[in-house]
Amino acid sequence: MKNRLKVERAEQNLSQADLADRIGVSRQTINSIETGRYVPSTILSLKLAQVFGKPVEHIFTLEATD
Amino acid sequence: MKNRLKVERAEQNLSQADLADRIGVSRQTINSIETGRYVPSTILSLKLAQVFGKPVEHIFTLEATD
DNA sequence: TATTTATGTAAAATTAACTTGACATAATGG
DNA sequence: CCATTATGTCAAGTTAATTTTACATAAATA
Repeated sequence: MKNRLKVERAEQNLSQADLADRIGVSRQTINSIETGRYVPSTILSLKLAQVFGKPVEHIFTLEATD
Repeated sequence: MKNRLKVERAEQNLSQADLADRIGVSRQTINSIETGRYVPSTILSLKLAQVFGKPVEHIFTLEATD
């Protein structure tokens, strides 16, 4: 699964820590999702989508291998 | 988090087992998501959304307590 | 230069997702 | 009736998500 978190954060000028605070997870969780170390829960991706005002599908996309 | 899986399945006339086969998880996994026993991964919700041809947000919605 | 901010990562611990196998029940079709 | 299908759930096991603590490094800034 690919993600656009880094780009979306840049557009909103949010640090990983800022974003983590907004959705109530640790900074490392955001970093790990962003760098593809693990897949967030649907609750998390809905919250992230909400923060950026965009659909989940815009931020996370399945790849061929999924 | 609420979900509309039961309704979406009914519209497509899919059993829990059918749906499970389509996205490559066990029947119990679908049942557990549907009955709210656990929250699916984002990969799973993207696949479910894909099967029903609707956005993730249409199928899963955050509640006040999330 | 010293310090603060942002990021990446790692290890240990806990919780949650998911699987397999199994059993129960209700509804339906032969 | 009997068999099948659909659903709900449970228990045990494995894997993955998430937290906390911690350390390293690069960039920005006082």
